[in-house]
Amino acid sequence: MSTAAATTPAPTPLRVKGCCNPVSAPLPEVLADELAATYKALGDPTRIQILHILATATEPVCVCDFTAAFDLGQPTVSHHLATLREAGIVTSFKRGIWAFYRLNPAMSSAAGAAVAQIG
Amino acid sequence: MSTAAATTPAPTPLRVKGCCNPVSAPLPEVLADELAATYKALGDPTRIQILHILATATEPVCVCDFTAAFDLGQPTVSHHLATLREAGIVTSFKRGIWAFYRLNPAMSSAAGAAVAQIG
DNA sequence: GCCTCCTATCGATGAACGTCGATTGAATGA
DNA sequence: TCATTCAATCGACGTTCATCGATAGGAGGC
Repeated sequence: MSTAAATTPAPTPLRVKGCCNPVSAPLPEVLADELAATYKALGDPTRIQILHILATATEPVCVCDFTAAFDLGQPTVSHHLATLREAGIVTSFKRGIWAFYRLNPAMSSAAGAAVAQIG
Repeated sequence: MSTAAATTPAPTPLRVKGCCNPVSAPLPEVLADELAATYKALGDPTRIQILHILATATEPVCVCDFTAAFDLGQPTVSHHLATLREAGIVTSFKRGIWAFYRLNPAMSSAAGAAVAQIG
């Protein structure tokens, strides 16, 4: 770098460009990550179907109902449910032998808006 | 039991299970795929930031503004913009040397609800 | 106590994704 | 015409994801 530019402050030396404009402040990184994580959890057709079932159900839904509804192995369904649970979109509890899932009433507003579209 | 039950034709012979209930009809596969594709396109922090910029901008935004805003290479930014464009969430046009992006006014309602959360 | 049933977890595999450097294509200005 | 600039595409690489089979953990029923 020849230190040359050192002397000249160069008011707007470059800037040949005629289009660049300032842009709004970015979202806080944590917020962008949270939104992206929420939408990533929604970015699978099977999980969309799971949420459709939950959004139209009046009671918690047993895992066995999901495994019966999809042409997928039981571990795969369990994995999708875990993904939604870790994203805070659904919650689960056990009753006897069975595990039940329902929509998380405390899900984020972004997730809520998405579920409203799905249901 | 007194075998008395023997005479009874076993009201629910099989179905040892006590939880499985019918489940709502699935979403049409095409619809589930479309929703999943939309949310998958939204499932990346950089693309969330891109949409935040577009949602808060009053005019179309030049690609050079995006490349300046992110600590990513130009091909990577171009790739993210292409992903959003192929998902129907943004549209682009060229003016002279520059390419501009804006929100697609015809985006799906699911995408619109998501952008409303981001903006 | 043992056996059965249901669900979660583990390990593996193939596909898809995010990122980069290099290149190409298009439009401008000298 | 030629050099310059901007953006899209290509090829490659490492990571993440969806799926499966096998296994483990837990709760009831006999």
